[in-house]
Amino acid sequence: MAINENSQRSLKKKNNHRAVSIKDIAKAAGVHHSTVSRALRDGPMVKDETADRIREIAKAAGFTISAVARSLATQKTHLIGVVVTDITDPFHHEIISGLDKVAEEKGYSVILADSQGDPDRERRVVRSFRERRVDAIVVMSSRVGGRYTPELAELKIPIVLINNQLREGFVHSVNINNVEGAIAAVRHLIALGHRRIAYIGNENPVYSDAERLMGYRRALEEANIEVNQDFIVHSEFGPEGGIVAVRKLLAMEPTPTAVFCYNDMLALGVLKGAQEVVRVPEDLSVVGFDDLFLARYLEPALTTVQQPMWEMGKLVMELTLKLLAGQKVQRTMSVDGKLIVRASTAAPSQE
Amino acid sequence: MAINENSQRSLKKKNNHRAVSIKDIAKAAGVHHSTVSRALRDGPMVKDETADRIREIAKAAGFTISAVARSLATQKTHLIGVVVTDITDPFHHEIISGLDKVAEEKGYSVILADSQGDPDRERRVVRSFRERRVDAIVVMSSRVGGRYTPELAELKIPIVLINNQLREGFVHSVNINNVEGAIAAVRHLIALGHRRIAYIGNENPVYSDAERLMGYRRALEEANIEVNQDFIVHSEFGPEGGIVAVRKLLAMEPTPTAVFCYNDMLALGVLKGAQEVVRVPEDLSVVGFDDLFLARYLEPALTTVQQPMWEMGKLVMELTLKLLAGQKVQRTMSVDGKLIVRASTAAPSQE
DNA sequence: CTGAAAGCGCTTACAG
DNA sequence: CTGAAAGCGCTTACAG
Repeated sequence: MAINENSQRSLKKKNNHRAVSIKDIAKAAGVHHSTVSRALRDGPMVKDETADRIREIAKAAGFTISAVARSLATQKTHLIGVVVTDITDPFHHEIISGLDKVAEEKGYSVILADSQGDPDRERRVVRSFRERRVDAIVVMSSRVGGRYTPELAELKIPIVLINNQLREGFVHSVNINNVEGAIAAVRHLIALGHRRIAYIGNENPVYSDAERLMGYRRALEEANIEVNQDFIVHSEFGPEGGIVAVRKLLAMEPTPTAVFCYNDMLALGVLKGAQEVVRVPEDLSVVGFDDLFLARYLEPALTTVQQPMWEMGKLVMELTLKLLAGQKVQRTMSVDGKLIVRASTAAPSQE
Repeated sequence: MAINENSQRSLKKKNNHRAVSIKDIAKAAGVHHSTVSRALRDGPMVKDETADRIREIAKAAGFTISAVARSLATQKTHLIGVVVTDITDPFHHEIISGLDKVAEEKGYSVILADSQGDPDRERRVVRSFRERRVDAIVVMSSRVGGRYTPELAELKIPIVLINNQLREGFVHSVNINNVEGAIAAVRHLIALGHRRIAYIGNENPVYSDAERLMGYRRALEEANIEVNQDFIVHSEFGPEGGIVAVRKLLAMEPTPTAVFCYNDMLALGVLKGAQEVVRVPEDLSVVGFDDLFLARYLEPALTTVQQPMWEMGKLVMELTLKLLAGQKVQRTMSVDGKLIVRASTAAPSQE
């Protein structure tokens, strides 16, 4: 006790702006600062007694070790850079949540940057991540082109992509199984009795769109339904695009009786646009992709292909940390979606 | 040219894991590393010629300055820690987007942590921010109690809160004007002819709920409508809570003809739950708060009080950077919401 | 088990 | 305009 109090007293406050350092603690404890360093990371052999004393003093002084100094010394920051094209897209949130949870548990922090789909900003983000010496980078974006590949390639730190169309050899990636998901969705519609089924895609040239479209085609083909090119429309990303697209489809003759959408955001607009003129699902069945949290609350509740987003986020971070630990992991993992049938799909009404 | 090539050549690669440093560049350029440091930050007087040469060499060598070393030397990290209670709550996204945009423009990075509403995790997050020596912390959460106030208080770095109920003296905050927003919402219902108006609140004991409830009361009082305590229900946060609450209300006798919800997430459930038994807005008008992006796409589109979230995010970051620049700013700022009338509200039907 | 030294990669007075 | 030195706050062989 007496010792402790003395120690605290001798810990004279430095000029405002200097946080208390390991050396201050060392002085107070009457040991070398390297000993303090050891004691604080419990690990390396330090006599229990000294270690305890040091820890007490440190605690009393409100000492928090400097991660920046440690990073400089160890050449590791325990920082994971995460690039998102648009943090406003609900698709990303659960993934980030999953990522962040695992990171936090393992003592890593996530540094987030929203590129807003702007290639210049993306460049700056990657540059900033480099300067900050992040240990690894996760890229989450279905929209971005391969444009900044070169910057990423130079980095020689682990890069992990989620549902990305960058599929070069140098990166690791986790992807949803788009083809199978789309097949499940369209088979469901066919099983309900639909023959005139449309696809509303993402006009951005992304693999995920091509793959979901491919699944759509396969499902139709296996049911011997001819693919009608007019029923394949691509529109601007987001709900507004869905509204525009469904209006176009409903103006056709004959009209489709069902539509499979690239994702839920599009389906959100489709539902809205369709219900201005017809009933869903009586006149038009609608299927989405993703299963955003809101899907179940829509009117009617949306049938969709669920992506296990939270799990994907966890998976990606686990994979990233394994890479950091030098473990070998497979370059590409794919996870399966799951069709969730709700109220937005039904048998076509007899005409 | 020749010089340049020679320089590059003399830049011998070090052992894999060491990035090229300012000293490597200095050696290649035949100058002291302090000169390189100056040249790279253009500012401090260096002969243009030398500066250019240094920059060329640095570029050719793929040099990126180490923010961690710089941080250690300058005692600034240009890192802003952002704590969110639940990154999955759509309310936060646009705010983060606004925050991030401003931060990025000013050379700051955002380090994000999701506390999941778990006080322990929140503690760890704050501790981690401390260790990383973030320059400032932004706390975004309407749910968290004052529990970690002490940790934050010790930090002696700027703390800025958004819509938070922590309203101690030591922090700065930006808040939506809850009372006025709620008054606008309820006045709108009254103007439509409603007299039996219910309030569905957030069961978590937060200021924002108390304030919106107060606005609700005031609006009723100014119209000489007696407040019916049965019409004030508090439920679990989120859409499910809204479903439960509206069922309860619709089982009353007489039933309310309109309901003002604490926020859009609750309203989302209310819309869903209500439409299982009555028509909206014919039998029940519904008003939300926030104007999440999805509000306009609901069926019927949701009347709600819009919070300028993106602007609030920007505002908060601007305020934070001002604090960092040592400028004086007011402790508290409040921004006004704006009633957006859509299809979920109408005059009560004659009974 | 502990100390002393060197090093991580920058910045910044201080001289010249 | 440039160099040399000291310092930021840690870690980690190397001795003892």
